[in-house]
Amino acid sequence: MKSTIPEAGVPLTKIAAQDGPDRPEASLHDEILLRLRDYVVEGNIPDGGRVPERQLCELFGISRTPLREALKVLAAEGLIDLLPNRGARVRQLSERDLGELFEMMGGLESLAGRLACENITDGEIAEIEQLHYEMYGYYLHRDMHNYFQVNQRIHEKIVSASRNETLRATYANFAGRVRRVRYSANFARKRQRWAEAMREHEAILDALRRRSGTELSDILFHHLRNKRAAAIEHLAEVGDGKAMPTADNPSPPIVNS
Amino acid sequence: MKSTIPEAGVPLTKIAAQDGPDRPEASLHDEILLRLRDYVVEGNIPDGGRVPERQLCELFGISRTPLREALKVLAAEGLIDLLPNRGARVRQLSERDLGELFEMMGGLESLAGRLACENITDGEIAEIEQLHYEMYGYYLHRDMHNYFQVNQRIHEKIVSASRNETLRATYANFAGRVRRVRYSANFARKRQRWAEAMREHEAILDALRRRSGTELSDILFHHLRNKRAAAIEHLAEVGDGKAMPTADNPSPPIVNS
DNA sequence: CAATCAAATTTTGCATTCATTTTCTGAATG
DNA sequence: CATTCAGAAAATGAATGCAAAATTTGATTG
Repeated sequence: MKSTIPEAGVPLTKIAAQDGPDRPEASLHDEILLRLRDYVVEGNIPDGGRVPERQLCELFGISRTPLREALKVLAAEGLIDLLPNRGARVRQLSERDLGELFEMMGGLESLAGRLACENITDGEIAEIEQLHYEMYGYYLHRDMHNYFQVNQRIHEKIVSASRNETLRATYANFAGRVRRVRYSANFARKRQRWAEAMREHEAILDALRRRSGTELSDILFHHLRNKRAAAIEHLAEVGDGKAMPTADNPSPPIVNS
Repeated sequence: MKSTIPEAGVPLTKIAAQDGPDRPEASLHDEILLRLRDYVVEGNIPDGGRVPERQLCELFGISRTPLREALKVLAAEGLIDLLPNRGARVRQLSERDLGELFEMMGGLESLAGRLACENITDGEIAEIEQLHYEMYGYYLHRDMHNYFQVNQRIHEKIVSASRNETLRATYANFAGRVRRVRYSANFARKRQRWAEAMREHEAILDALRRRSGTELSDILFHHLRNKRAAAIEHLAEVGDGKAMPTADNPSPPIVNS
């Protein structure tokens, strides 16, 4: 589909456009959009914190115009809030927001699973099996980090197997929004939930092998619902006594979207 | 040369400055975003046609800055394409794009149906029943226009009943992207498909009454898949004489029958 | 007469400027 | 001592300016 759709993982090299190597000239706006999105997603600004327009301009070595364009886009994506005449703030996800986002992810994965069963090749299934066993190994070794990585890749592979670029891009968008929370939730993952997730993944693989779309759709949905429960539970635990260092105003902004 | 006095052109009355202490007031950017989106969705620019930055500035009575910001957002939404140094063009949906979009809508409605069954009130079900019978009336009278309107409202109500704002917004986004095509497909709707759709809606209502999430999810998915097939089929028919890059291809006349 | 190419014009992308609005500062007030 | 309020400083939102790129135009050439 199109290149302007949210996408992550792109080389971000130069700062000020020197005469540099003849790189396929991405517009400054696109470049800034990618870098700014990463900057926010990676947590360089605290939850609800102000996005320092001026500083970022200096950091990126650009003027305010392209930066502000990027801000508008990020706001449309739901990553930040734009308060009229009051600048941009990193969107603070309420428990409810988080629940909604996980529901969305569940719905999208559910859809992806259904479509994947119709389109996936034997080779792709084999790849996923491979990843599955790899993940199982990490599970046995209690290697949370690698488990999480492989887990992500499995889900991405299923989404890709749906052969629907729009779906893939949309999924990536939502995944980006919850990435930070998922990371932190991941570290606190309870042993029990972990085992449960592992069993769910067995069922996923099984349904995929049999190419049972309806079944896979259902499993994935509930799988995400469980992830959601775990993440929210974690957020509640962590978020309880914790006030963000520089987040001065905890009052939830009124947002659309 | 450029004498776009702010006062010239359109009044730009601010949107509903609701009461309240400091209600976020619609900035010029937001206003322009809404108007430009409508402008594009309503078909004022032909498919694949250039978005005349300068003219739109005059039309809206603003400078290029807020307009360009809006263009970036619309590009992120997938409504237009931004070609580097070559301006914006209205995105031309390929058959494949359209298929993907309908699949997405199907997935989203499927999700909405599942969630709606968990959250919908008896009152809301009654409202949908009301709409359903209203729609049935239009069906019997072959009133395509009103049928379509009520149909949309039913689907929107189900989505709203999911109690997931993120989902609702996302659904609205995708619905916007295919709106033009759906309208035209709608007019060519075959009698047979129409009857089929009506039966599907009966099933939808039935599942909703019994609050059978899994079932409703499934029905909605296939319902959308059928809509998709109809739309694509229509596009193929119409799209054959596809070379019509004429200046203005306004939205098809909507005729009450 | 068609094809090609160079200058003129327009358009695009980004920086800069300007008018408001908000926020910060601090002193006066009760 | 807390509150409020005027003024200063900084930010935001939008317009304008400017260089580079693309498109158009017109002339030239084979």
